[in-house]
Amino acid sequence: MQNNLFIYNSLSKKKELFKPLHPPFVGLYVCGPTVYSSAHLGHARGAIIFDLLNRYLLHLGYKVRYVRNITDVGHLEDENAGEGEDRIAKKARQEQLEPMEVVQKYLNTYHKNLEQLNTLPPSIEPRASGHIIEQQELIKEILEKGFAYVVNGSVYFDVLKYNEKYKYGKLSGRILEDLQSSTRTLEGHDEKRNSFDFALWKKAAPEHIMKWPSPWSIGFPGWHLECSAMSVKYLGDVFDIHGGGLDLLFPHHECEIAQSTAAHGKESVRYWMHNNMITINDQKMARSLGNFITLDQLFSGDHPALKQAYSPMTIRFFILQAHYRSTLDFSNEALLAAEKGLQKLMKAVETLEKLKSSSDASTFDVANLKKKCYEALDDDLNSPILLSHLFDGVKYINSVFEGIGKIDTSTLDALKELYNTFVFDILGLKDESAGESDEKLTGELMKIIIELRQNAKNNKDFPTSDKIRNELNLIGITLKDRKDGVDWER
RNA sequence: GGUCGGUUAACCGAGUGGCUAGGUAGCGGUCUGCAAAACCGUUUACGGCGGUUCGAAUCCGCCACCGACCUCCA
Repeated sequence: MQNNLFIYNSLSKKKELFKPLHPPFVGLYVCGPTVYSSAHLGHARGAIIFDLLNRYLLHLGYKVRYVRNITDVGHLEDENAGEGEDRIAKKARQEQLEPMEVVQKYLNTYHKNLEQLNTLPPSIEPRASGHIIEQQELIKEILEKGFAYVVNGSVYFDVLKYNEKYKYGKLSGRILEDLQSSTRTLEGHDEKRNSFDFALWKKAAPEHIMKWPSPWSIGFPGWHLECSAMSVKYLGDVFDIHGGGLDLLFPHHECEIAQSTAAHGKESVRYWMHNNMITINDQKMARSLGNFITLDQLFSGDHPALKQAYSPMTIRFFILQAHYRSTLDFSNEALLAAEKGLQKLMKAVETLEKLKSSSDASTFDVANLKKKCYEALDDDLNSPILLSHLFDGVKYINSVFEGIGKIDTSTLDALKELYNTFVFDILGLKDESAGESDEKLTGELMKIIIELRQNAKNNKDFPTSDKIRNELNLIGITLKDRKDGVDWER
């Protein structure tokens, strides 16, 4: 199996040709959310970007095992200090729910939102709480290799010791001395030997809700541990791609590298990919900053910052219009522009189905367009360039429809295949035009109304024909007079 | 303070050492009874100052501003 896909590897900071370890199989691991509140626009970006990658790899013929974890335990509010409450436990207390109820509640909306956004589900969606044994086994391995120490029933990773044998900070470019001086100094008695050491296992306080027995104490695993344990379990000691948000690069992914390397003596991940953040007013959208807009709010328009509702496909298109390694700024104007752009694209795809080929030679080079589309994706998933090429084709499709351009049969077939492949299969866009059961009836009714309006027009009764058009407009139906008949849409 | 990244026209957003990115909005035209859609044409750019070069928005240096990470965050 051959491909020409170059992806930017955060580890080497270069675009590298993607060569899977065991073709045709590809192992893809992506960090999923901690499920203690609703998913927002930022979560959508990560999900959509790695969905694009997954879809493209599938299109290229790979058998992708796509693993995306769910963090449902062990994620503390103050990870560095190893203190503070577990996020999920806190929410559980606030909402008077079982921790697993909190998890289920937000996991359900996460799944619903991602389905609305037309992302393909991962092959495996492991949860941290379901892999306590695996995490404990990993801790044991790290302890045996001498890269961790036990204090009062908690286990910490010994970064200094690790750094002697392997280099710590490869991914983030961080240097230990810098960390030592810049990491916040902790008051009182810290169990850690160094401030940059991190917890592998934490002894639970008596009031702590989520806890498990272990050789060291009744407690719970550290946050970074789950990804190391679960990725290796499902994808093997060494696997192809690890993805996640740029904000996870340090410390989360750096710690993951340290854990896996310490345990297995080699690095697990061959390509690290990081998507950039969504910004709002030039600031990162984040739960902790309180400036986020949830996906449900976007879809319903129910948020003070929103001028209207935006459909899931509008959101998807908006995200695909920017390169995944750039920040993307949220605004109503940008979203509105995306909505219009998407409409234009989807309408052209519909138009394509109505096109009639002629015996004249085509005035457009589809093979060249196809080549450019692949080149765009191969260049580190450059979806904005891909879209710009697809819009070149849109212009041509419309010009043929208007009788300006010419198209022959083979070109028409090639163009249909190209748009089906790239728009639906790879970019994962879909037609959102509503309702099926009522659709037929509406179509029949519209036929009658259009005929009545035509009669009025024939009789030069324009007040009547205008009234029909305007009133239809009010209920969201737009009429369009074309050369050979009347189109309508809502 | 340390590390990294960004600054592109009205807005969003690609990209490249010399050739129109694209979408949205605007303007002029075709079409239309009018409008919408579509098509054709078109106006605003590459933060500032130097340098390298025949040529730089694109490479280098300095400066300014903005952001991310260094707690948790997709």
